[in-house]
Amino acid sequence: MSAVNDQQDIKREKILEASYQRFLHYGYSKTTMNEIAGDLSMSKALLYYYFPDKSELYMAVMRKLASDYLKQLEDKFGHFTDLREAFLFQVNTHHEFIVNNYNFFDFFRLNEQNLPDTIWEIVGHIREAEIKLLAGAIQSEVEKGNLKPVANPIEIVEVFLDALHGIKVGGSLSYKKLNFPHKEHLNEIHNKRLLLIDIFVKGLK
Amino acid sequence: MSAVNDQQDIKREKILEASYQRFLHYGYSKTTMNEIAGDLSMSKALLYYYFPDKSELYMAVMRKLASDYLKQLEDKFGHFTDLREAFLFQVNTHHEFIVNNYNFFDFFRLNEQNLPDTIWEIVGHIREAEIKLLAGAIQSEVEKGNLKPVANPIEIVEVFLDALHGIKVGGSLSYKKLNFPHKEHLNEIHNKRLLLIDIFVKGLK
DNA sequence: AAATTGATAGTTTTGTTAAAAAAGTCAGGT
DNA sequence: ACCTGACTTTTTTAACAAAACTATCAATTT
Repeated sequence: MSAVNDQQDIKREKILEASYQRFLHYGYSKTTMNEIAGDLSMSKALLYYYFPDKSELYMAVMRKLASDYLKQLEDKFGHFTDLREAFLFQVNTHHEFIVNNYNFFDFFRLNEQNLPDTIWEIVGHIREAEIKLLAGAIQSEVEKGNLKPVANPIEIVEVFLDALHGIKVGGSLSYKKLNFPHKEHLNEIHNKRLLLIDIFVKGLK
Repeated sequence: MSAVNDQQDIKREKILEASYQRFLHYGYSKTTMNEIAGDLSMSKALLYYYFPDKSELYMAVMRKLASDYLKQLEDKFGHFTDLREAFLFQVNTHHEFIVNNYNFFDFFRLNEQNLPDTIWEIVGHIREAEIKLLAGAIQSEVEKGNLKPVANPIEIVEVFLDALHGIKVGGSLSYKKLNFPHKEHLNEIHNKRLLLIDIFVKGLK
């Protein structure tokens, strides 16, 4: 029985992998279930045997990505020598995550508003995990005596994450609003975020 | 000749005022030129005598709002006792500005993406003025010796404004993305921004 | 029984067209 | 120079059919 489930799990993994590639290269709406099935030389109906619908398939891929991303963070947290290092690692890891999977998030850019709630559950889950880790890092620094005691670490981390999220490519001319930044701007944004970290950390010390 | 132009200017003002009321109550797309003309008991054609088109009319109102807003800021800047006070005034004034004219910006929410470039010119102009004022405040504090010298005040102010802009209503559950925040959330956002100011200012000291 | 598929049903997107509404123009009047 | 009614052009809306795609299921294979 466990062997059977192993087989099933392997096939599910294969489907997730193929779907990921399609979504990454063509985005959500320009990927059809037929194409995914074709890539795997299986019938479309079989996809529906493993996953309830297209949206759930996308979410499953996304959950996997999110889980990998969070694992990266969790593995390193708890081993930092100061807060700046922790913030830096968070921002760098996040940057890498976005750069590597940029096209996968086409879905976000297209729908922009009114995305399915499941998406927001995942986003919310990532955010909560990040908050927990970063708040923990602050707490840890406080206990080590490197930081003066803080009333509400979580509140601070929330502001920190929002602030990071708000960093856009500037220059007033090209200051068009766009929830999801263009790929060419990611590096400039990243650099600005590093500056924000410096100011922020110094303000907390 | 100047009397004639005075008359013209008065009429232009009346048109701007009537348009402002319409845009504020019904938003851009649900306001028609006929209605504005009706409010003023004039023919639609006359509106086109004073303004080239609807979009330019909207921009003219917006420029007026922007100018009033900036005047508010400029009048007070230069008279602050510390940086925190300056930042606070900027954020409070901005908050008030958004709350008072909330519905006027329907235009932004509806079109979201691909707004006419003229809009971005105005937004960019406001932003540049804000940057100038805030960077000046930083410079002034440096000269007073209250702040240690800073490499690039403008860069810092840009990060500050972006960070403020990024503050959204949190709670992970209701963490849906929305460029333009809902009216009910404005106060919560404002409070978070006050916290950001505290951290930021302390980090610069 | 679990895994798989071809055929098919149901839904969303896309394209077409016509009518309605609104933007924008202009010749002519004060 | 200021103003308008009548007119033209453009944009929005609604309705509808065709196409593309999602999703289902009875039947078949392993």
